[in-house]
Amino acid sequence: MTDAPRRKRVPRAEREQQILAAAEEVFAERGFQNTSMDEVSLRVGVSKPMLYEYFTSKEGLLLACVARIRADLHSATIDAVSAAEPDGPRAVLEAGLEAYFDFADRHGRAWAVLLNESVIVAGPAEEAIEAIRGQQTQLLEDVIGRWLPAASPARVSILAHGLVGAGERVARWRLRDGSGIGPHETAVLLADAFWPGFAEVEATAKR
Amino acid sequence: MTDAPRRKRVPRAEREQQILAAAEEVFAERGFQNTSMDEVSLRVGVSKPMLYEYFTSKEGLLLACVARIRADLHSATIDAVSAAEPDGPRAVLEAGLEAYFDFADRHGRAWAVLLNESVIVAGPAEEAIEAIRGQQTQLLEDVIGRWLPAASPARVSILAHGLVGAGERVARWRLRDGSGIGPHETAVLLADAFWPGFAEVEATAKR
DNA sequence: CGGGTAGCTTACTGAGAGTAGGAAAGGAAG
DNA sequence: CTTCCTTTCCTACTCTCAGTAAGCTACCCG
Repeated sequence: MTDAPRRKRVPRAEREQQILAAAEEVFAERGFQNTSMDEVSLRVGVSKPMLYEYFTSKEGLLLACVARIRADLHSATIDAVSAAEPDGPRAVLEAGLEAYFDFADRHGRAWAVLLNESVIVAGPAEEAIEAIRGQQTQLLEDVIGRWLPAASPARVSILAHGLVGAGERVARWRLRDGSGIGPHETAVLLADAFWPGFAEVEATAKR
Repeated sequence: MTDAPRRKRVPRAEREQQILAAAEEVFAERGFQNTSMDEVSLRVGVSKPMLYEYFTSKEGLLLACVARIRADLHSATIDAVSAAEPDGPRAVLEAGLEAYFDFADRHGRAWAVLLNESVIVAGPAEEAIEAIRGQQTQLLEDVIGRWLPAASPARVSILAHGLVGAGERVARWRLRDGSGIGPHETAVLLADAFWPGFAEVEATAKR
């Protein structure tokens, strides 16, 4: 076996993707804290300074991972939601939740580490992560605001943040104890819990 | 100024409390990642090996902080909930939520770091933190199970976890953008969103 | 006034984040 | 093919910080 070209140069964009993939893997396995940059670099087959060249710091690397997976989630949700739009708001709610639980299922621990438990940090990284999470909530606030034009901004915000939080915790529970309830059933059950609350808000909208 | 007795020995239990207080402070200011044990020990006025003597590791120290603040929250919630018990389930829900938001207000960033964002780690510490969080959910599952004896375990779990998650995210939102909505109003708004869902579940309990 | 122990310290080791400074692959131009 | 330049990449460090070894000392009890 000609043991292959010893060193191959790879264009930046591609290398970045390789690094992100490896990092996501290791973060998911070990958690942020217990992941060493040496291990990531080893797994990519590249030396440590490259990681710093491309991502500036360990936190930067984490952040890039979070941004990428969030973006995937975001577009998966948008697809599901807009496909359900013609069937009315209740269907939208269910579809959105189902897309979320499905995504969590497919990404397993990576989802848990990168999207929830993740960080720890204070300072800029925390801000950045909250901002990325904000996209999700923003999307929801838009949708809810469209259904319930009479509701006060505070009500809309509370519904949106509450729903996001509920989704996160329920998904987490599924990952841990996740008795055999599928994404669809889970979505229906959670929608059952929330949906009448939306209607109620609508009915009592003027306080 | 007789600059006071140079060194005073302090019994273990008391020292532990001092350390926990200082650690909570620093974790809240800087986050777990950016806190050094040296800084904590400096702030207590004791040397680093003491921290390890009493708490075994940095994670151990974090864990002890989490356990303590969780215990406070737990008893505050129980007090509020049992006081509201005679007024019926809806009052219990509101009282519980209000106690939670109130607690979050009083503890500010410490609440955020220690009870939500915190974790970070994988392995035993993650388990331990999830277990502590589990008390909260367990409490809720008990209460909900008592109201809705006909609901399936999965429904009860989803309601409990969903409610916990909703509470966490809404509290977090209040901490950040927290437009002037007080704990009580917030609790009422969130209860509005959830309560009819509980009733609905009851009505359709047999699927 | 010895001893015993609980509380305490100084002074280290080792792991891992982050960096300095340079090598060399590969393409473009002569 | 040779020279030059850019981009990719590496070896070999520094420095901070979690965690430890090896005791010292204040205080209590006889």
